[in-house]
Amino acid sequence: MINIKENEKLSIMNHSCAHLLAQAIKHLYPEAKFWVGPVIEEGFYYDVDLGDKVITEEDLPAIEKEMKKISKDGKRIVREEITKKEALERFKDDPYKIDLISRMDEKDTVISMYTQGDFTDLCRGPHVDTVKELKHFKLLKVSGAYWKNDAKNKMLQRIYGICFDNEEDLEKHLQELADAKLRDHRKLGKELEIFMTSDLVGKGLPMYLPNGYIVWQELENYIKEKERKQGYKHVLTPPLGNVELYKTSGHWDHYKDSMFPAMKVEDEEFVLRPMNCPHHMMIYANGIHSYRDLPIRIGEIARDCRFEASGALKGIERVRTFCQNDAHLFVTPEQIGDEFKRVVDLILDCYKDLGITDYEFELSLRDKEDTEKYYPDDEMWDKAENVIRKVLDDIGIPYKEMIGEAAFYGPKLDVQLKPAVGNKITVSTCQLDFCLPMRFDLTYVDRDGSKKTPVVLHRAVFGSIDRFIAYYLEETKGVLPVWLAPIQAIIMPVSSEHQADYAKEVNDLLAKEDIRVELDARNEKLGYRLRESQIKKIPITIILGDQEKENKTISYRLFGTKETTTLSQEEFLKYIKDLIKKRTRM
RNA sequence: GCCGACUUAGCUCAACUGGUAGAGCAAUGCCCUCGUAACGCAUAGGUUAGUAGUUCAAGUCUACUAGUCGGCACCA
Repeated sequence: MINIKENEKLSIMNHSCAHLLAQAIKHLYPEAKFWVGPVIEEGFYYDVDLGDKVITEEDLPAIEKEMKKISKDGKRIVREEITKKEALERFKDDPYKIDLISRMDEKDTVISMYTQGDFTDLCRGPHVDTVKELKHFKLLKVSGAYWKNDAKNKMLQRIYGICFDNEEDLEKHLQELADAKLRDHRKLGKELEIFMTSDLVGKGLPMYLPNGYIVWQELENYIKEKERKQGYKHVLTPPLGNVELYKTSGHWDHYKDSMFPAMKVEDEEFVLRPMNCPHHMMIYANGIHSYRDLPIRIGEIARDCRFEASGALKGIERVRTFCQNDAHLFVTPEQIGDEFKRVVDLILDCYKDLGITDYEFELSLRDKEDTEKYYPDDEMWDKAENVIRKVLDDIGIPYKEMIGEAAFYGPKLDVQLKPAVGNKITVSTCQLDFCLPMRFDLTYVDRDGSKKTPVVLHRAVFGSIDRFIAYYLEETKGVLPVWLAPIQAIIMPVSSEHQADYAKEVNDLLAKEDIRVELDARNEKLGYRLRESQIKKIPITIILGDQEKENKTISYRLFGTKETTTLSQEEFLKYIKDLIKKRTRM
């Protein structure tokens, strides 16, 4: 999907279109006051204050119509430069513009304004020459947005739109938006019976149906095997813990508002655990460790509960209970670089297995100004941030540095996966932590017999299994590779009377090999049953008629194709096992 | 949590400005025994998310509650 921000021409055009939108709003709602109207990856928006007047999606066509009208008039867009003092005078009745102007640096003696017909807006520019150039646009949605992105401020109304330089590109983009809806994991999850929710159970608490749990178990088995091969040991710990545990770890101070309220039982207070680090710290603390034992790698598919804001919940991507593919790696300071690299290697190895090719790395750093959020130890932070930088540079993968995105205890590397259509999802992560081991007094005995504090790496390849399933459903449009498919193959005798016995024979053959196979010998036309197998996105459909019965062969077609291939039973078994083993994407 | 919209049968959706819920698919039964995306016929299925209210009359109007969706804020 196009990124408007990265295209200079479209970026200017969209920015001008935001002004056009503001002008149209001013015509239709003269009392409107304007905040800012920037370009974003998906087009542009403008934040407006309309007092008590509420704009809904139904009002958008009328605004668009007014925009078209202004565009037809074809006024030039004229730049004007004035001093800060003049600007303050000129916009004195507009509190929002005054706010913007007064925050501008005194050294910026020149402030620019753009005027098109009866509308003037404060703006750095640049813009297109005339509003006539703005023809191929669409207003997409409205929503509330806090003034200055701060939830403590009042809410303005935000109107989103997008603009192209020709009608075909606009149509194409709108089609892509429609396609994105079709591959939404919430829609696919319902259609393919992956998961459900129930109002009575509670929102954000998904329940995996038999199909979904098959996907879940396959992913769990897969990642645990990968981890075992990298020397991880898996543990099982309780999904709740004493409040004191989180006070010790420091999580309580930072996140108590998003923990499910503590419950008091026999003088002890418990919370449902929002993360597994403290439990794993205690597992490390269970014994004495020598420098020879490190790295120690403790992994768990661990259930966590977080009291996410209701508005943040989304399918199985953002929920109130989920299972992290979590692990904590305890290393000596010298081992940090190597171990960090092994984690990145594991992540990339898994992506290769799963055919994931579109992703970007983000290095999340602390904001040095924010002394409240981050653990106060500049030396530690610098050291940690540099270690990660070095690993990334050594591996040679490009990454973006994100200031102020680190966890309170340390910097982290996040991997953003980009589905072919739709929003980016953060899945894999690797975080460096010098802080928790100290808070829990964790030690190892070094070569010289002295006690040292280990460093911890927190990491997750799938993030949460839940979120990964959401991502992979969208990525594959619900056509899961054979190894993950709830039903791997479906068998259809052409006639339920004539080949039922042979269909049963093939069914038993595959079932004996632990292939998830189903027999559809219903009294329906082949076309009817075939249509159903396509709707269910079953990767392999086996069709058995008199010819196959006669020759003891298997004819199959793959999802989305029309060709039929005929193999002997042995050949077919080898073929399907190979697909499963290689995790081939359909 | 905030702003806004939405919620009708298992699913997808209808029902003009208020007049007492309807279709396709799925399900069930019969028929058909069929070679690559829907054979035909019949049956059953709904206190229109919930609660209160306005009205002679509420799916439709109002209020509240719950959930969903689009954003904002949040995301260890």
